[in-house]
Amino acid sequence: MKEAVTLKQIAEKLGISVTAVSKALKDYPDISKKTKKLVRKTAKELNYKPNTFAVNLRTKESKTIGLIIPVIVHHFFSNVIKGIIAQAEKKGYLVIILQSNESYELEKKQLDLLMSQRVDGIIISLANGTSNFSHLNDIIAQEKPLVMFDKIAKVVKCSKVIIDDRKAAYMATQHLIDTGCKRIAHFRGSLLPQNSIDRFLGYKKALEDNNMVFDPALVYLCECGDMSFEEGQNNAKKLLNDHNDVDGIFINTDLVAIGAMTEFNKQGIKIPDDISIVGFSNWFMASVISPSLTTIDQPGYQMGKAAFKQLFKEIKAAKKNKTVEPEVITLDTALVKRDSTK
Amino acid sequence: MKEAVTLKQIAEKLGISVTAVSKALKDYPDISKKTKKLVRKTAKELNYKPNTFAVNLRTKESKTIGLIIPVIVHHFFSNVIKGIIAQAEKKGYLVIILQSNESYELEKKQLDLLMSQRVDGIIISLANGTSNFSHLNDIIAQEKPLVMFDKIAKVVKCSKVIIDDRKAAYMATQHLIDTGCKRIAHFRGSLLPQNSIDRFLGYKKALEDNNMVFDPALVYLCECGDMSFEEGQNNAKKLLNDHNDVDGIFINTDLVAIGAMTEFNKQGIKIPDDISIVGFSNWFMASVISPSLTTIDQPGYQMGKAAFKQLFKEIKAAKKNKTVEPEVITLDTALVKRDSTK
DNA sequence: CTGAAAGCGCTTACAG
DNA sequence: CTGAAAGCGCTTACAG
Repeated sequence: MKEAVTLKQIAEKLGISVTAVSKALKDYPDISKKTKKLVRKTAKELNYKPNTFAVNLRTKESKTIGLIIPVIVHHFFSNVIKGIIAQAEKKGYLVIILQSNESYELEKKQLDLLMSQRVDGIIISLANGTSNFSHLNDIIAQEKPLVMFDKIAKVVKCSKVIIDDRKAAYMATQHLIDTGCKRIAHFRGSLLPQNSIDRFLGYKKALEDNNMVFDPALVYLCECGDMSFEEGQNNAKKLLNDHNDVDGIFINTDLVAIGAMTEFNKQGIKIPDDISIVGFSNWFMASVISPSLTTIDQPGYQMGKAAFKQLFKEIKAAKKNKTVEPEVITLDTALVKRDSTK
Repeated sequence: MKEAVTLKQIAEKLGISVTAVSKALKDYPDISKKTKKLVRKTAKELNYKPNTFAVNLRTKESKTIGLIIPVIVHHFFSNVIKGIIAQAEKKGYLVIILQSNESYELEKKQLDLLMSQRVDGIIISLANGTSNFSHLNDIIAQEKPLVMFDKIAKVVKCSKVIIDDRKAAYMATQHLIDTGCKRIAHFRGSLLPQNSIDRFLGYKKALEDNNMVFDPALVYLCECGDMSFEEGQNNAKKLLNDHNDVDGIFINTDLVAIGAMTEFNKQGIKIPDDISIVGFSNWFMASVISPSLTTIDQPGYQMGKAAFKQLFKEIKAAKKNKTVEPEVITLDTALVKRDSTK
């Protein structure tokens, strides 16, 4: 690798001090215009780039943040990533991305890695496997800015960017009820993540508020752990076997919903005539399959932006040794009505 | 933010020199076992983490690489990202990701940003808007390891990880011919990227080798610039209007193919009876829609892994001031036969 | 086996 | 307006 140009080289070339060069480039008021002009010209000619390693060491900040995400290959998360990166770039921050693969052990290791790297702050969406939060509390104890989004832990005292999963699920279920469904099933995710729990609770509450019987047998867990297309197919098969009186399903994730719809289509079950379906997330495929899928719009890009904005606020505060009260930012969701419901 | 523990603090606590502490932690042979044990114990107790900023400044490497990608929210690219991150993590490298949004200007700026950040190497897939390559040649001139993948520039002298687009497109087209198609159209991407060109050439060659007429009117450009679902719908509509004798289409990308299929389904055109379709990339939705889509499998995850491996090789060589002959790594593709062809 | 010292490339308080 | 000097936290050649 070629050796990079340093302040010293510019200083020697111009016969002035390193101090003067440094100050000139940073536009300090106590440097003459003439010197500034000269220094800038020379720096440009030599293609001078400040050595970030040295700058970081002095300023104790890296202008870099870390992002830990359960899975990258996922429309919602890749939208969040895009939002975070876009916002970070605006503020001159770079983003290091790690994937926890839904594993608690990996998540812990990666958090450690980011701390070693001395990123200025961390944004994280928890792995499904995470039920112990001491690794997160450690970060907070070290006063490193930390923002959680989507898959959060309510008990951890840091800022969070979420949607109101319970309310959204309530809306989805209410829509099924409003369009005439009498017996409504729910495909929920795995047991742990807070948002699966909240969506389940929203579903249950909607039934209760409408004086409908809540039947635990109609709640299908995601056994394999990842919310996949196959999961939707399998649950749809089981449902047809065990409860063919069901006329509506609220499904945790569009991908699973599409899996289920594929199975229903295959078996000649008519959507929405025989069964109405509401998904969750508003993946673009939802508008595209046949019939198009009624779903809850989950604003991934906005969540990414909001998460970085909050982190940035906290990084600035931390620089001044101020602490910020953790904020919970709840973004709006909307029901997108399409053809999978009446 | 809490102040981090330094070597000096450990040294003072133990009443030995900073040098001894540093060497003990790095397991230098000239330190007594007793001292090493003591130092390690203390470091652990104090939760010592080396200050990367200082280490980077001394060692002149950051153990960080940069990745510039046209779009993140895209199944192929997010798979590549996953492959790169996984492989990088194995070797102790972190990955900074930037999105060029298919813009040449942004790509240039971001390359500059990564150079300023002094990443150890860069992996890039070019924006569609990039037709001038001086920003890439600058990187190479500075002897910074650089690997391109998928959307590459043939004239830039650096290592590349690609598939044989021409061969794959040939395979796809040959399959249409073998299954009885007589008049075969092609939906190609935008004009510029090398892989659109190569896929087009493969298509053309297959026709010629089979003594079929190549009709430029049957080649549909992607006007809007992004290869989208709507693009597929629009081109399908046009095709039905202008050339309803076409009985096979080779489509540049699965997403576009699925758009086209949706349009054909809507208009009552039977796939594959009226029109056979072959896509490109083997997005998981290809196996899931109805009818399932015959396509070319493009190994994104593998490409990511291979790209990092090559970059790692070049980073190691650069450290020893050796130069590496650029390598072109071509990964295998395969035709995945499904129900959209006979 | 141990440690004093130089140096990586910056920034900035201080003196002039 | 300018510059000498200290220091950020490491690593490592060198001396003992």
